[in-house]
Amino acid sequence: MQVMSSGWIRQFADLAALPAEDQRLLTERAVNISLPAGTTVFAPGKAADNFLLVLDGTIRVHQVSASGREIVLYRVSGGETCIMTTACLLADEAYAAEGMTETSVEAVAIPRAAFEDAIARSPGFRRLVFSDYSHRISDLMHIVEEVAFERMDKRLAQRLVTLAAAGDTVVATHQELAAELGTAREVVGRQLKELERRGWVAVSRGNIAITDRAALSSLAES
Amino acid sequence: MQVMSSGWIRQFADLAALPAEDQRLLTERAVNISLPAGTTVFAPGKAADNFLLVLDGTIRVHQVSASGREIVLYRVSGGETCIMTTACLLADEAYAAEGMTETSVEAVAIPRAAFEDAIARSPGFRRLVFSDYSHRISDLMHIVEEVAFERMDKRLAQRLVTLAAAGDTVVATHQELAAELGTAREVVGRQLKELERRGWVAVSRGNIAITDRAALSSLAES
DNA sequence: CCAGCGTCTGTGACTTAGTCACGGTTACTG
DNA sequence: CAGTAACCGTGACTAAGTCACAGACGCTGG
Repeated sequence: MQVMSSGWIRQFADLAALPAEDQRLLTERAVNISLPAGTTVFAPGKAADNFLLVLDGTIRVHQVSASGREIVLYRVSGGETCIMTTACLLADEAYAAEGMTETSVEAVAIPRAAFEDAIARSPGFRRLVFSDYSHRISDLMHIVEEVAFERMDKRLAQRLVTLAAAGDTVVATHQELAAELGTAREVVGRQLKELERRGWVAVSRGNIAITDRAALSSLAES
Repeated sequence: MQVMSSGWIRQFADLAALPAEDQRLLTERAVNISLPAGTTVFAPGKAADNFLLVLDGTIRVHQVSASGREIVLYRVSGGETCIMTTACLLADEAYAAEGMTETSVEAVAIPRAAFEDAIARSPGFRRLVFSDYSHRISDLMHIVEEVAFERMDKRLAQRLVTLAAAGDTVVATHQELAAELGTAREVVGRQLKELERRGWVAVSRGNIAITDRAALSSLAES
């Protein structure tokens, strides 16, 4: 876990534009971290003491209800900061959400003191942190809107379309899709059956193949 | 609308503790604002260009769906900052939420430039802004959790208990309560009828009287 | 006083979503 | 290749949201 101060900072447009000395401020005290997939990055009750910048891979942030249901709030991917840890650092607030690596993750950890220095000194760094905050708030408001007002079939279609960004199949169990949307497995199963009946997807174990992306998309945007 | 630099800063513990010159930084360029009840403070598409500190009164931040349903996200009250405007300033992001004064509101507006100076110079000011951000994120996550996972009767009981913080009656129409919770008027009506049947509330036009606060609270915390 | 009007509330029938308790199927592993 | 754990399907039920009404209440102008 050696610091490779030269490379990572380039992934952050705001940071790469900083004066060299501000960059040093960060890189000198940063530590590279590698996490395997499935690692819990933070969880209710665990206070963080490092600021995290994700270089590669994604962290899924989700909430778990008392009854065991789950809902994904957002994902942190390459080039983004993890506001949950930020918030812990800045406001000493503990959150009810849980963060887990979805893939293996390369990240940079910046200790609290260095983080506060950087915030104080570097306008570019502040911009980075604030804009991530704002982006997450925007994400959360979007989720509230969806959960409160949108129909399940539409929401499922949305997720299928975005999760199949690359090819045209989504590798996920019904349970996992239910956790994305904050609903129950049976509901996802029934919705998928209906989508299949219409010929828009083909469902097999752990796998949904999109067979009519246009139709799905139009449902997603209705 | 004259600046009364001496008074308002005391309402913010973090700011009152600042060095005098940092305080001056803010007070010199701040402008006092009075808004009557029912004023739209921000709305989708309107970019703010002032940082807002609420001195007195409350601003209700809510979302409106395409079908006209509403849900209250949080309230900004005396001593708090309005992160929606903050976010607009810091990240140039436009939000889908709407802010409206619920009572008449006294606030302080700080122009963008002064705001950025204060962020750069004053650790206490940064703490104020960040902790408000974190608090809102916490609020939003709480709402996601409630909307996604909690039962309507429990959520209604919660709202009634908190809205009747002062006395033991809530002055609100069914429609207004529905907007609090992001549901439909009829649903609120039926839930209230059930609560009334159990003898926990007494419903009259535009008014709900709590007759068994203990029972309501225990439902709210179930 | 009361007619008229706008707001607020109640209701029944229906659709959609979530819950519960199963049982069946599939893939992997010892 | 039997056993097992994960995955999926199903029916019956409850909870919530939608729709189209119909009353009821409270206020204002004549």
